[in-house]
Amino acid sequence: MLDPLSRTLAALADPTRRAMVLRLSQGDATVGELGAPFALSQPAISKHIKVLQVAGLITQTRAAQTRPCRLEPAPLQELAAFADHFRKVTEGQLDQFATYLAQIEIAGASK
Amino acid sequence: MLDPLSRTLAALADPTRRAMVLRLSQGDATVGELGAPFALSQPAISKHIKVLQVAGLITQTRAAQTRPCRLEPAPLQELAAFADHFRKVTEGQLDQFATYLAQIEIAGASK
DNA sequence: ATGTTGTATTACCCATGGGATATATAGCTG
DNA sequence: CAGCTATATATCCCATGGGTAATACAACAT
Repeated sequence: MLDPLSRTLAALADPTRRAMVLRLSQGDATVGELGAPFALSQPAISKHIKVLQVAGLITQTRAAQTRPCRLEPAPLQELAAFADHFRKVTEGQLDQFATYLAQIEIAGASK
Repeated sequence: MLDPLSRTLAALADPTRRAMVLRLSQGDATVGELGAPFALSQPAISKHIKVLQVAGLITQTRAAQTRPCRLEPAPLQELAAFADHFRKVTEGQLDQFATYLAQIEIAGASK
């Protein structure tokens, strides 16, 4: 059993599943609706949805024969926090680079 | 050949590689330094690093026998942008960028 | 020239992942 | 009830992924 962040990342590492998640970011959708855009067999769609559900990225309810899916924000927030860490770090690097550039400008300003 | 975001996500879906990337966010490190914390064979470490390099997350230079690795910010920024999209959505700010992204993902979902 | 250190490559094993087809289940509708 | 729709499960296939040990290579040191 992998840690949650690994599960989230692995689940999102597939373009089909990312497209599904993006679709769900605009509102709930049934399994059939989620699978419609893809040239995949119905079991393949169900498998992808299962992966998303096991990763905690979506939850499913029942409505008649259909199983509407809803996006769960928590794992994506964890992912955002992870990515944000690097944003801070690289912004720091950019700041250092900016400072470096500024110093060069200042040093060369007495030309 | 997989799209860049899929490669980034797949590369980061492994705890060992995430730890390496986090280590690199504090500064450059050699292959040996990156592998030291793990009870893994040396080829396993090299493989992980290769995955990170192919995903564009790191670049390597040569210094004597050693190959210092440096974190490349671009893929992580792309990842942050992806995660950020959902932050906006869960905050309730629906925008056309969602549709745009979704269409791109669906169109390119042929892995 | 030889050895030593750091890293990459090769060859192999086993588990998992994404796909397919076929079949089963659940719930509606006539 | 029978039949239809939506989805899930079973089974199988093949490719990839993570691990290993053995080996090769590259650069420095003696």
